[in-house]
Amino acid sequence: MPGMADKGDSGVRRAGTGPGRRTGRPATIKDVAAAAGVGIATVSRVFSGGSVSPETRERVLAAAGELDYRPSAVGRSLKLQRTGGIGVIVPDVTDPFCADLVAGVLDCARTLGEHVLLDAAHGDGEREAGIADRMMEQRVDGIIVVPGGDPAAWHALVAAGGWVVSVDREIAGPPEIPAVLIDDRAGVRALVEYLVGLGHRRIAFLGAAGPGEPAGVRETAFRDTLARLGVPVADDLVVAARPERDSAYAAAAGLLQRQAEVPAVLASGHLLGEAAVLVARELDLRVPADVSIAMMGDVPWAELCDPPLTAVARPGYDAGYRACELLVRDRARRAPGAPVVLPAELMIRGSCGPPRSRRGR
Amino acid sequence: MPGMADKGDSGVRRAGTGPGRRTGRPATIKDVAAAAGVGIATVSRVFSGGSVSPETRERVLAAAGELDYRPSAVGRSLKLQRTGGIGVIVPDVTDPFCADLVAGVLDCARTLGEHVLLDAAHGDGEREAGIADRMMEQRVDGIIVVPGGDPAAWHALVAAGGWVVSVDREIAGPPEIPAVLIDDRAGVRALVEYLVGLGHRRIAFLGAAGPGEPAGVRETAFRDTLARLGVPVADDLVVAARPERDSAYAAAAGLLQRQAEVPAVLASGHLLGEAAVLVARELDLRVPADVSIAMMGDVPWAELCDPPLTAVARPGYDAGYRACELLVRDRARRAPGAPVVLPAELMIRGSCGPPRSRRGR
DNA sequence: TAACCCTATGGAAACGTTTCCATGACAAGG
DNA sequence: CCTTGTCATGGAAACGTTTCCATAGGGTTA
Repeated sequence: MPGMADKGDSGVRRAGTGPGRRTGRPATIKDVAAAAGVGIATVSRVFSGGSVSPETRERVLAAAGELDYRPSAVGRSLKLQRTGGIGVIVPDVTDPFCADLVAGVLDCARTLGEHVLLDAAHGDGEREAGIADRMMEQRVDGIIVVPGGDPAAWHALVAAGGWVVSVDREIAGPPEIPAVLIDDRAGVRALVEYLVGLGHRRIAFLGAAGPGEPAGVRETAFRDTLARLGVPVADDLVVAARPERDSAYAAAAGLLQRQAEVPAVLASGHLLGEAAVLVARELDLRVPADVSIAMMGDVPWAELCDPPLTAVARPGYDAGYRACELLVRDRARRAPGAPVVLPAELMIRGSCGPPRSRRGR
Repeated sequence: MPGMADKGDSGVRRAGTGPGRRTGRPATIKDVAAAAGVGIATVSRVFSGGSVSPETRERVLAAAGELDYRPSAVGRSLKLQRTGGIGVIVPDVTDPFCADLVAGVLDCARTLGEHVLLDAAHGDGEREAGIADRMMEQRVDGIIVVPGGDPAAWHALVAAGGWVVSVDREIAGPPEIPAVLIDDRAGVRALVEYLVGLGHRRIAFLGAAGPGEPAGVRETAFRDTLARLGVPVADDLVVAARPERDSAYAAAAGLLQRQAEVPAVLASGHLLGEAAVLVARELDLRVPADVSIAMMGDVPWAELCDPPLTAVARPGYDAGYRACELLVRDRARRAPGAPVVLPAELMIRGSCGPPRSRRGR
């Protein structure tokens, strides 16, 4: 035989006693049964909580320890038709919001005894569908997704018996798909009201465009709030960028350069906010003296900025936790009902101030 | 029934032919075989790439489409004794380094056709071992871990036939466990040389302490480099914090308050760096005029700081990618060999300058 | 003492795959 | 015409569990 290992491995398996660690195939329930002199049913009962006489249980446990037996989840899953795994699909694990979300799912899953399969779709609908397909093949108990792709793909998936909870974005129905959302509408409204309260009447909106970006709700909230407050929307100050660093930067630069006087910028995402800060610094604009900046999505660096950035905190962790609960626990009651909406919180820091024209007064 | 959905959902199942989506148990290979009038072996061959006559393949595919059959990965895994899953255990998914690492693993896993199980141990050895145990039960093909727990637990796991690659920290051998490390030694050295080159001779070191923290190597590198450069180490300026925000903050505050004159701070982690920046601002110390700050671990906000923070970038993505390759691809050649060491890169920005006493000259 | 119940246990049948092996058809070569 | 080889195909045996059902033994009750 070529590639013969240098030691051990010769006897197919070292049977019997002694703390012999074998490196061969892991022990199966059959091995344990044989070693303990009982039937496999009894071993199974010991490990999955059936009723076994104390002494037998003892013997089985001893044998199992000897062989360091570990029940195979794949055998169990096959029999039980349930894996105890839940799939999570996010656009990008390194995005702070997504990372929070994953952390929330992880914590909740742990309390529910589930494990988590993770993948990132990077905003690519094809890829997202592929990942979901694979997860279905793995027979996950359900999927939590921040969707970016075709609603139809998700409808097909639930039609095929899959369970899905969407987070942060809704999948257009019907059928209704349970969702956990964040109240961006209220967040944007608070921000706009704050800026208007400071005296701003020309507010720029740095929005997100691109595949699967539901920028709509934030921009709509922006316009609506302005309208309600009787402040005209400066359409030339509403620009959109793809959710990448350079696109965000370009958009911010275009905005802040184009208008000699852009007194306030509302960035609809943290990437946009970052771009705005960078561009403002580049252009030697003082914040908030020359320009006020605020953004949707609180991130660690918002506090570290100088001045610290006013932002709307979006509870990613809670959203993930809640989505997981919804998926696993509330599955029994079938009707998805209205989406769960989590509040966003306005964190007022130092990056917004009265507009220049007013400061003089 | 309460909460009845407004449409659809009435017919329990449309049986038989037509594109009727059933919501019952997913179709099995047997169903497809029956529908196509062939044996299950043939269906299996169609899906796992055996040789089948074109027309039969056609028929099988049609039947499969009709039933929207999806091969069960758990059935396959059971037979194949291989799941195609790899486990990833990090201290905290929301930490930027860990998130990068996970992203790297994800990308590599995708190219290798593997999927990823993720969990977070939060620096708790018990928890880490529990997670690893569960992953072994899931029969993952291998585990990638940023270890914080007892080396013995990992040794037991590989003795039991598990495959492990550690990242960022080594698991003390023997047996050797393959590792992907980052050259923090060189990173710290570069940073110290830079600071000394600027004229600093009193450099504070904000280190990490706590369970599983291998702070040793960074602090050692710090002391060694200073020694090599003939600069005395100010022992009272070497402090340690647990890897949490408040502890980091306390340590930084203690350091910067205690010494009226602390000209330079080297933070051994981004949390410590953040704390230093915050404290410096609180104490109205100007950076870098009053105090120079630099840290290990580059994070998005380092560029956003004012001034932008000099830091050593640690390639988390690459480490994750490499670890995954090591785990899955290089498994054949058994000997782990020396750990893979990835270079760290010093990113010089604006947060360090000459010490006060020298600025005058 | 007989009838009975209760508990502990083991056998065996799934669960959904892959793959070895046998079978049958058919073509080519003697 | 018989032999041999090739190819497509199906049957059946794993893979490691859980769980239904049957059985045996011992204790309780009539």
